[in-house]
This record gives sequence, C-alpha cells and structure tokens, in this order.
Amino acid sequence: MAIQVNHSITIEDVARAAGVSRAAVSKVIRDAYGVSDEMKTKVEAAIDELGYRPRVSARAMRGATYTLGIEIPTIKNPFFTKIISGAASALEGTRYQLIIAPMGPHHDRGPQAIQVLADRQVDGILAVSTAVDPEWLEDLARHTPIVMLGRHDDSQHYDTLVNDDVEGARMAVRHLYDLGHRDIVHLTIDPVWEKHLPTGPHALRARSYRQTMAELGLADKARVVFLKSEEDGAREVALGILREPVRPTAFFAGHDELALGVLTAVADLGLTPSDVSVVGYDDTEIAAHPLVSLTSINQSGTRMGEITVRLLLERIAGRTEPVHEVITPKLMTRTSTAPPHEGRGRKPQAPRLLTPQPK
Amino acid sequence: MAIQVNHSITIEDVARAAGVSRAAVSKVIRDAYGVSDEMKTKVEAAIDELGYRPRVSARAMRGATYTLGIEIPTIKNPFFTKIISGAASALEGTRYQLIIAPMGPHHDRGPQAIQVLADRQVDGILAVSTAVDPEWLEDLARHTPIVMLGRHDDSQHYDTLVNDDVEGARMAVRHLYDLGHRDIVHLTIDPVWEKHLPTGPHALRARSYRQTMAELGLADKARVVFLKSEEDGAREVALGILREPVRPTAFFAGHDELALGVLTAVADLGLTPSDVSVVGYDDTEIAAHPLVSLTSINQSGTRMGEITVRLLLERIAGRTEPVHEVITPKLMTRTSTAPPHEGRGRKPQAPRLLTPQPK
DNA sequence: TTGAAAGCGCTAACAC
DNA sequence: GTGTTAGCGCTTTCAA
Repeated sequence: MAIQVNHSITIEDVARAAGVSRAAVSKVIRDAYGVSDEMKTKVEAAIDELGYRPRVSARAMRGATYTLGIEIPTIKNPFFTKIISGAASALEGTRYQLIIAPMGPHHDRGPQAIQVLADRQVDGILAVSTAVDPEWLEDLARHTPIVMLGRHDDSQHYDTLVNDDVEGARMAVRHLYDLGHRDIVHLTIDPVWEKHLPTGPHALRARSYRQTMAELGLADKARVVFLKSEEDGAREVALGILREPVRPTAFFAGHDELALGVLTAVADLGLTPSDVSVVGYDDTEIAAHPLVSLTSINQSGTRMGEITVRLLLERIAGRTEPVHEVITPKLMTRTSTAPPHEGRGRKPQAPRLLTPQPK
Repeated sequence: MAIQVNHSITIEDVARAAGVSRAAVSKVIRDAYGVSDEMKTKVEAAIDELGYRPRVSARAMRGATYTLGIEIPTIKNPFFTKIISGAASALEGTRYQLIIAPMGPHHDRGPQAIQVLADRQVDGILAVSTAVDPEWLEDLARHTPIVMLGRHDDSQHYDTLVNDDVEGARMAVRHLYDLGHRDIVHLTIDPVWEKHLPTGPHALRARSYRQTMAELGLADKARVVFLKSEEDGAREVALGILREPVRPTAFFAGHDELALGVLTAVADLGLTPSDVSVVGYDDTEIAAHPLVSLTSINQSGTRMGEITVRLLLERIAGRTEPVHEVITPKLMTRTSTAPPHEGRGRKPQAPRLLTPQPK
C-alpha cells in the first residue's frame, strides 16, 4: 500500500500513469465486468504508486456513495451506541461505510438529522424512533432505502424493526408480580413523546404496563409517572415518590438510564431491593455490571444493528416490498429485584413459569 | 418551510421557477455577495415552494462540504462520546455538520477511518489519539485541517489538544499516597499502544506513574500491569493480582472502564476501599454514579470537543501556524478511595496539600 | 446586479 | 477488451 495518500491525484492521473483510459481505471476500482488481468495489474500498480483515492463526492454525482447513514436520538444512551456497533460490524467486509449523523441537544433534530444524511446522498438510512412525520418519511423513502428502528408503523416504503415492547413490558411487570410485588409504578419519559410518537416504544411499554396490571387484577394500582423533560432527573422524581406516606414496592422504568436514577434514590434512602425492586429496559452494559446489577429487559442492540444493515442491503439490491421485523426481548434477572418483605407485599407464590428466565 | 422535501429538485428547477439564473440561486443559498433583496426573496420563495435541498456531493466538486468529520477509537467508551457531544453543540448554529466515522471491532482501523473522512472531502477532521503514522498525518494535514486529540505531538501542519496526562497521573498517585497507600499498582491497556503511540495518553500516564512513585521513594514498589488485549478483562487480571500472597492496597487504572473491572474484582472478593482503593481516569458518567462512586481524573470531554471545533474553524478560516493546547485535569474524589487499614499501609499523614481537591 | 459558460472527478453508454 | 464522450449538480470566473 502506498504510504503517501494524495487527494489531488485523480482518476485521470492514474490512467495516464498506467497508459490506459479513465474508463478502464474506473472499471478496475469498481471491479466491473470487462477488464483483462493484465490491465487490472497495471492499473492497480499505478493506484498504489500514486496513492490514489477516488472521491466519494464525484462518485455520488453519477452512482452510489457506498455509504449508509445512521441517526440516533442521543449518543449518550449506550443502547443506541450498541446499535451502531452492530451495524458497523455487519458492514465489515462489504464496500459500504457508515456515517453517523450528529444528535444535537434538542430532540427535535431527528428529522433534521435524517435530512442531513439524505443531503449527503447516502445509499440507505437507518434511523431510530425519531419523532418524524410518517408521511414525510414515506416520501423520502420513495427515493432512499430507510429502516426505522423502534417504530411500530405499518409503512409502505420503508422497513421497520422493533422489539416486542408490549411483551417486554409484560415480562417486567409479571416478573415483579411473581416476586410478590403489587404496588408497581411505571416511570417513563416526557409524555411529549407519546403524543408525537404514538407508535414509539415508550408509548407501547406504558400501554402494556397498564394492560398487564389490569390482567393481574391491579388496574386500580397502576400508576404511570412521566418525567417532565429529558433533563429532569429520574432520581429526584423517584425520591419524591419514595417519600410518600405509602411507598410503592417496585418500579418498572422505561429505560435503564431512568432505572439507574431510581436505584440511586433507593440507595439514597438506605433501602434494599426487598424494600423497593427496580426493573429497567434495554439491558445496557452498566445494568449488567456487578456493582449495579439491574434486572432489565434485553433487546439486543447489536443484533438490531445487524438486521437493519441486512434489510438496507436488500433494499439496495432491489427489494421493494416493505418488511416489518419484530424481535423478542428477554428478561435478565439480577439483584435489583427481590421478593418484598413479609407483610409489605404478598409472599412469592410457587413459580408459575409465566416469566421465561434467562439461562 | 416546505413539508415535502424532494431531492430530485435541482438548482436548475429553482432557477426556472424563480425566473433567474442558476448562478443567482447559488449565490442566494450561500449568501454570497451581490444579490438584490428582491431576487433573494424570489429565490427563497421558490426554494421553499419546491422543497429544494442542495446536494452535498455536487457542492463538494467545487467548494466546501460544510462538514467536519470526527473519528474515535471506540464508541463504547463514554468519554469519547462526550467529545462528540461537545463538538456537536459547538457546531450548533453554524452551517457546519458533523459526521462520525465508524470504528470497527479492530483498532487498527484508525487510519482507515480518517481516510474515509478524507475521501468524503470533509472540511476538517477531529481525530482521537489513533495509532497513525505522524508523517502520514502531516501529509494529509497539508490539504485538510486536522486536530488530533490526546497526542502529545509536536506537529507542523495539524493542531493538537491534550489533557496534561503527566499531571493527571501524578494527581492520582499522590492522592493514593496521601491517603496512606504505598503498594500502588498501575493497570493499563495493551502495550501495543505504547509502541505505536509513544506520545499517546496511556504511555504518558504510565511513565508519569513510574516517575511519581520514584519521587515518593517508592520506585521499587512501582508495578505496571498491561492488559493483553482490549477484550482481556480488567476484572480477571485484577482478580489474579488481588489473590497474590501480598496484595497491593491500591490501583491506579489507565481509564475508567479498567477501573470498573478492578472495582468488580474488589467486590468479588468482598473487599472494601480500605482494603483496596481504586482511581480511574476520564471521570465518565458511570464513575460519578452513586452506585459506583469511583475516584477519577476528570478531563472534560465536552470541553475538548468544543475547543477542537474552535481550532478547526480557525484553520478553515485561514490559520496556518500549528496550535498545541493543553488542558489541566482535575481529581474527583469519591468513595472508591479510602485510607488503608492500620498496619497494612501507613497511617495517613497530616494533610500536605500536595493534591488539589475539587470543591 | 445578473447571467452564460466552463469545469470539478467520476461513471456509464456506446463505439471501436 | 478498451477507449471516447456526455453528462451528474453545483460553484465560479468573467462578461454584459
């Protein structure tokens, strides 16, 4: 490989050096049909010699950019970064590259970020449950392959990939119920989401929480608490709840970051999992950490990233019918959940095998 | 704003709709000099009407892409993602966008990732301490503004931004010393780094650790343990060390992720900070979490991101002399460090005010 | 202040 | 199997 890589070298220079035409060089670098071995060798030698790199922008003028774009709500949530890792490794060995759109402090940048990717003429877009107008998406998807993660949409032109949020939330509630908990609070994010994203994961989890509570005969105990803003600390909100005269014995949090806040509040008050149990969602790395040991619902971000890439490449290869994939979440039981003290909740019943346990 | 955004609309269409020339439209969208208010209004109306978006690739053929590229070793380390957040918010309000190059499973992709950004003709590159050949970098930097984070290089064509790793490591060791610890082990990453990156942060921290130990008269106790690979668990290595007949009373870890592994090992063996204290580096979010409470050296990733963007924009605006900025790290004392038990280490001495304490 | 026209580096017909 | 050539959508001299 050439040590010196020089971007002022163009395909023209390579052609001259190799004594062939530009078209020939182009064919070689794309391994297109119709090049003799001899020419291939000559051209490749010249490319190495000169340190030639084709410019993506020039290619984009005519054909593909060999670039997939990814958009996530925030880079601070490790669950999203796992999706990126999954996508990146699925792309390993292909000619495709990944670029990540930046997420600003404001969450309303979702559509903007997708637009930025489209402006770059990426060959496909992977986006996570952003609050974007479905019609706008459909329109964009007519020209660009798109996979939306975490939206339970019934789209025509873009694919979707979700985990079964309804089932995940049910698992969480049932797990707490089976341990003997009855006063189970659901803590979730700013309800703005629920409005803008009626098919988003948090809306579905909240709905499933309510329904599961009802199925268990606890409809009157169901209580959903919303954070006022993204910055509003789960810890403070949980503290407020835990200081009420009759405190709940368990929390089901909308995602792990929230759950961590609750865990902190629990620790603040010197309480244990037997006083207050906590279940999160996402099963991020930190949840699994022995120091934290948070029971959580695992939806494999890595796998989601991989599947998405597959769907995108299929689209690029020509598929046109929409695909809507659903993956099943998994309960990861850890020490943040325990049976409540006698007299507070009921005693745990004999195992009913309602809740699948991880190996 | 137009609801429908259509990428098949070109500057030509806008010009036709507004009854002006392509050049005129071009001037308007770049607010270039020499457009009447009247024309500006007309053109902007047409742009909105048609939902026109200029294509980045076409622009790149002639001028700027208004894109800055960022490369980090791994998206899994929250310290790096903080840098991204800092950069992203510093770009808010400017016409520049950020794209993030993907980091594969293999760390040797550093140069590759930078190359990918260069292939995209980004207007500037922000890269983190990758194992790249300085000459290669200098060469690339001749054409593209580059800021390298975490490399203590004396570069000619690219800027550098580092935290004072020597001082940071000294703070960590002194803090442990002041608490009364004498058997302090330094756990750090794969030594491959040290070879490829003699000016990298981990090489400097290790060197500073040795030197500080020597200054404190503990040269013979100094012990640097390297992880064999990135996947090699800090936890397992720490367990091995803690099971030795005479175990150290303190660890200074090269970064927080390593420190977490050590903390886990400490917990595994039922030990407390008085048995084994731990200091990390980076002060990532999880370190500050009350459940973890890891004493760590803070180098503000957010601020680093912001400064980098400033340097890059300066370069783009025309600066040519290299800038080498250094920021000072800060010790964040938490409960993972405590005085050792009597008889194990020495008793803590009267405070000597050697170690600056955070407020 | 505005427009006409040349080309940026590449790919894809098509002709040889 | 190889080369010629016409653009892709934009910016940028340079005339008008």
